[in-house]
Amino acid sequence: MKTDKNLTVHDVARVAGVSIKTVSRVLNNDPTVRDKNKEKVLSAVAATGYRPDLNARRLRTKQSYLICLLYMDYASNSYSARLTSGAIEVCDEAGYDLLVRPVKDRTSLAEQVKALAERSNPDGYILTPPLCDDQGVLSVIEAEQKPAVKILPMSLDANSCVSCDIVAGVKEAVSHLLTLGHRRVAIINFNNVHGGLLRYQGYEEAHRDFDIPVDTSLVFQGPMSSDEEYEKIIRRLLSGDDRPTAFFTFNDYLATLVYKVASQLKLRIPYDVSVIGFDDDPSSKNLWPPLSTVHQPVGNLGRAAAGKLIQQLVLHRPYEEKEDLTCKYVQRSSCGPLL
Amino acid sequence: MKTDKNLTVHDVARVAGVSIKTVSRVLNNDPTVRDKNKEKVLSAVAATGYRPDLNARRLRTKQSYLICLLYMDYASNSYSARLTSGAIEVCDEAGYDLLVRPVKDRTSLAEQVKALAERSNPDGYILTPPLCDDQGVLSVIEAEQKPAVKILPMSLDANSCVSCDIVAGVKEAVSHLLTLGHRRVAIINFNNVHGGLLRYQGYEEAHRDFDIPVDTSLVFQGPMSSDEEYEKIIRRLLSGDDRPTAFFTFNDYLATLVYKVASQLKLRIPYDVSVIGFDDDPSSKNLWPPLSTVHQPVGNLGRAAAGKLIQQLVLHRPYEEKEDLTCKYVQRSSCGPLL
DNA sequence: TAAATATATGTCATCGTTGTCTATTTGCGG
DNA sequence: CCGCAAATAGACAACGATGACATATATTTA
Repeated sequence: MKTDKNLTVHDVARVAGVSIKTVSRVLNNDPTVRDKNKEKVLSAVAATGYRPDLNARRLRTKQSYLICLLYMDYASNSYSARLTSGAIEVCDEAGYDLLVRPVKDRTSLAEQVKALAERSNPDGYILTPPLCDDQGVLSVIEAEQKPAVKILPMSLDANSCVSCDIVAGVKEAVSHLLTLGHRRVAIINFNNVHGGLLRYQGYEEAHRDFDIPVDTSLVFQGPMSSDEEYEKIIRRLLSGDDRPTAFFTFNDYLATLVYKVASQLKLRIPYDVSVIGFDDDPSSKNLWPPLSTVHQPVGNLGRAAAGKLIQQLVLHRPYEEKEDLTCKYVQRSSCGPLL
Repeated sequence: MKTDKNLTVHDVARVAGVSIKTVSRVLNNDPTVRDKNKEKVLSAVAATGYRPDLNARRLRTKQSYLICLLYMDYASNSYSARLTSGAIEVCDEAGYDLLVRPVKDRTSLAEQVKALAERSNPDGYILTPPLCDDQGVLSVIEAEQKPAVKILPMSLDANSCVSCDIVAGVKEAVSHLLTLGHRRVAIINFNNVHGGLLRYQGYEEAHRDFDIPVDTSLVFQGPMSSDEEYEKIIRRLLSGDDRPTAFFTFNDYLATLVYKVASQLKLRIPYDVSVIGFDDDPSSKNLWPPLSTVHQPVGNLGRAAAGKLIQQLVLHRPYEEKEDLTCKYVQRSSCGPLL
């Protein structure tokens, strides 16, 4: 096999004894090519080591075959890595490349996206919270007339967003706490993303099922600006007379802060205080005690978002959402019965 | 500003009253354009809202303006996220897009890279351990005649690799343990990546400085296949008669396993056993006690690698490695004096 | 068997940019 | 004010693929 450079359809056509258009057809799976010619072309391709030039194809077809995944660069957990990994799988199969864009600076968001669009011109976008709710970003993408799929946006829209059953997962988790006898369950939440609203809803529904009123003094809807601020709140809660006996947190990361504060206060988990996180970050099972949490199918969210986007880009491509998007409570050892 | 579609150099040339080639020259910073014309072109560009077509440019110039970052998809820590984030910054400035490729399956590596090359045709590659030492991957990239920059490969080569001062960082950390009086310091390591060799070297040098012989029964060079296996080893060490009084681990993730096993055995950190990790993963400061660790400048490694690669791609672009690539010991609360 | 249709293949132009090469303008000394 | 090199601008082709449309071949129909 000679891996020469700059082979074109013309070379392949010559070797195969057909026209360039037939070569093109074979390469694009056009069904109107006779088997005999198809084989001739394929073996010519194999013999020459020809590879179509993606950029020529891009120029002609007006597609970049690029999908942009936009997320806030928190870098503190594996969320983005898991999302990316799922999305790439699907993009790959469909012949798309995934361009990941961590954005750091929340102030110049629209400009950043605009610059990206000008240079890389992605065919579509996957937006994660909280970027999926940023009006500036959305208008830039709209101006580009490119499709976008949002992950858990504030206003759900079946066509252009992907969601998972957070309410059910949280309800299951909090119900477990209530079943264990807990009556003072604190929730440390974000309320500026849809996921936070849904977590609160699950929390509330569990309480309703058990006929337990929600004590608003145990509800923190954040977001706070820093870890320290969260720690302060958790410490205040755990130091009070009537302290909560259990915590549910927006994510596993915040749960580790509960671990930390509890340790500082010499409160033992789960004997003195129970904790449930959210996400099922891979590191959570290595905490001691291993953290009970709600598994969020992050990889599947990425897959589903990419699938939905590609469905819009490649019109004839039917997309059935086959990913499991349920959130399942994962019981480990961080919650115990109320003593 | 009318953001019409499909504007070309011809449109801009017409508006500016110059030839298309002059427009092209202005857009490519060709110095041979008179200021008067340059301004005419620039204002025509602004007036029309013209944006050059990247794919046409790619076709003509034979560059993809794509850099591929290849890494193993462990998804268990923030390493890849931090690396990506650093590399993207540099790529961005230089007008390159970064294509991230988590690879899952170690068996078909070469094929995966080959498929990637065929489709996306990146102009260059950034390789992380252990992929930077995979002969299959390397030969595919070599066959493509594309430059690659390796991060901490087994065989260092100043031209095509980026490294950080792991030995110094580890030495500093282990020396701290020895200063505290520890004489039985276990090391839980990987020996199939260069970073592991360097960690061991730092560990050994620290011992040598203190005139303490290395006890090989405390040295584990892995890699093991699973968390469970690591736990077993740590448990065996900590359960023995003459147990180590301190641990240094390959990364923070493994340090959490020491935390876990220690807790299970009712050993208190740092009173009964001291622990130092490596990486300074953002979550490590939230462990209890906060983990002492060696800060690895992962973002800077990404930046440096991207910088070095782009230097090779854009020949006239000088590159001075300005990133701080030192590994610094970060003392928190997971190690104390030998009691 | 010829005509009509369906199928398969080919020709050529085109996507929007930049490279090559040629034509023009400019600046400057005489 | 001219001539000549240097600087600047332009005309045109080319990158390598696919789209539109024309044509050739196979298949069905009368």
